[in-house]
Amino acid sequence: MEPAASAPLACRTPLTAPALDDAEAAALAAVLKALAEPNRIKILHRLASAAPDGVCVCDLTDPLGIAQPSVSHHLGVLRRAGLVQRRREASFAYYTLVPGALDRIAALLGERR
Amino acid sequence: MEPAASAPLACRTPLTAPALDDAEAAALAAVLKALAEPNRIKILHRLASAAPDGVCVCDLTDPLGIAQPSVSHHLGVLRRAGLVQRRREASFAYYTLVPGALDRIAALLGERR
DNA sequence: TCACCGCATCGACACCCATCGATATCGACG
DNA sequence: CGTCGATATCGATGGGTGTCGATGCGGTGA
Repeated sequence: MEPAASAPLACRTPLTAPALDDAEAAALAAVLKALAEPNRIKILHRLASAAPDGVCVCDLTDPLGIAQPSVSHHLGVLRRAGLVQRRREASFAYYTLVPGALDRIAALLGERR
Repeated sequence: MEPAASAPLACRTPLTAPALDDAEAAALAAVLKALAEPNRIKILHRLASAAPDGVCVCDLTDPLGIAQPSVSHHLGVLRRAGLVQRRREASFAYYTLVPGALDRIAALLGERR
């Protein structure tokens, strides 16, 4: 894959933009990958329409219909993606949305018009 | 998992919203899943900053650094997700963004504030 | 102090998916 | 009509991930 061939040539694109950085594409994909799961979308939706002091894990298990370890797993994914944050209190863990996180992603998507 | 236990009870959330429909969450997740891949993000970015008559597959293969079947695969995923459209001309295939598709997703994400 | 509860982690398992080479299809061109 | 070039599809393969039960950890309350 180095002899440079003879250039296929037939269709060509002006190629205005510099192709988008590898790391940038990977980073955006990583956040979107965290979003691209039905249960995680439900979690975010619930966090968005919940009290500002957050929701604890036990209140998510029943509505989602999955086991508690799975809920913890999804919350961990969302947290590592910077979409939610955890506040520990006693033996409980209250999760809240990271303010503006979803908006930043939405802006990135709409930006490329 | 049916004796209804005795209600764990300890933390409770007001629970304002009706939990977001299953099908709705799955649909949104499906579109986001199509987006959540570095090469597909690069493809969309290139399509966004390309001539309005579209880009053919051969012009995507080299910049992405993956084999042609893989490019076709990614384009198929994006097409089935309703994000891009194909225009066949001779033996070439010109891909373009579906107008407003990304904006609709961005709006859905920003909506849940 | 001890039993219980909320949550996270671990190990296993099943499934999905990105990638590739090989091959099929389809149109252009000689 | 046969060849070639551009795409799509197929089958195989390796890595990633959602799910669960079991277990560990820390804090509460009797």
